[in-house]
Amino acid sequence: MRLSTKGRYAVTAMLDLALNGKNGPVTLAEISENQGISLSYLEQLFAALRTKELVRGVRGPGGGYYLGKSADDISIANIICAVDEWVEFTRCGGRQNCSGGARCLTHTLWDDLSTEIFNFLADISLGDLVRRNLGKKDEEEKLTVVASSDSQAA
Amino acid sequence: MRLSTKGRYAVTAMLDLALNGKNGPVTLAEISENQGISLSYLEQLFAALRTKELVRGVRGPGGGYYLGKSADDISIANIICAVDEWVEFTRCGGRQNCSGGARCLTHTLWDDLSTEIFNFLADISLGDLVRRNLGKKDEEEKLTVVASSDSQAA
DNA sequence: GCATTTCCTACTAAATCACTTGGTAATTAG
DNA sequence: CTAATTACCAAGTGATTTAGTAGGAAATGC
Repeated sequence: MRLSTKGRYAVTAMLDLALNGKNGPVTLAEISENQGISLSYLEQLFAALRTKELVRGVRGPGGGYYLGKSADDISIANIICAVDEWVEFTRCGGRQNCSGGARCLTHTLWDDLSTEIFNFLADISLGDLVRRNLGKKDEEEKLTVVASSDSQAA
Repeated sequence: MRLSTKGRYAVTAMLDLALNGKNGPVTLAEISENQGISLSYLEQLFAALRTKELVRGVRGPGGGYYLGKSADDISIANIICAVDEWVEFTRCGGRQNCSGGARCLTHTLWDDLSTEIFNFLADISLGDLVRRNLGKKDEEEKLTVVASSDSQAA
């Protein structure tokens, strides 16, 4: 598992999209403005998110980005993996002379931990985060959550 | 929270130390050999670990490193924070014009998530990891023994 | 005294980060 | 159709981080 600032930018941008994309697409320019991330960096991140089908782009005036699926079906792990290109940590998955030695033992331990971290993040969806915050901000605004708005009828 | 390869190296090295340091100190040369990490890089990592008192160095022949405290009192979060120098993610902790806007909302969400990840890693100790693996190893050995006796019987 | 080992500083090639620049392709408003 | 808007794409860049070298100095055991 790799959790860098790049992953944080991606999660932040996806949160922005989940919050503001209820009625109509959100432009990268808006996200750039809202979150203080450069437009071109967002483009790079969204290129990765697009290939993993976590977002869907619409060109032309009035265009922008939609979530690729329901916010409940997008986990934090999905987002981070999309932009951080999950690398294999230990190249000794039981093979080679590494098995049995001290290195492989610690590698196994690390792999187990890494899997746990991944599972933890895979269990948290964008929808979860948004709803959790809505609970806190309940009385200020009633921002209805995305899940209903996958009626992106063209 | 920041989980980089640097943090992984540190956790791996600390695991090695926890596993092999039961009777006497472990030299960085040994860890370097076991884990395939360069000696000088280990020195840098252990300099950080030392200032956080997660390890204790003993100079001279027969010297090396001990854990700074019990393996049960060292969390994964402790280790990662020691080498990765936990940076503040969002500079708008309720202050400035950021509060209320879309940026601050997503920042709050991210901060909550970040705290959760930290708590998750703070709940896992070196001792936990080691015991977990020892449990597995015992089972494997038992299975191996059973298997071989089976094959003998057959 | 000598070998060992931690401890310390400076340096470096390679990678990554976050961004800039300069486009092209699709779509809509007029 | 034209012009504006937006996603899409590629090359390059300074700053930082990564992982490692190199060359020591200080403490300690024999």
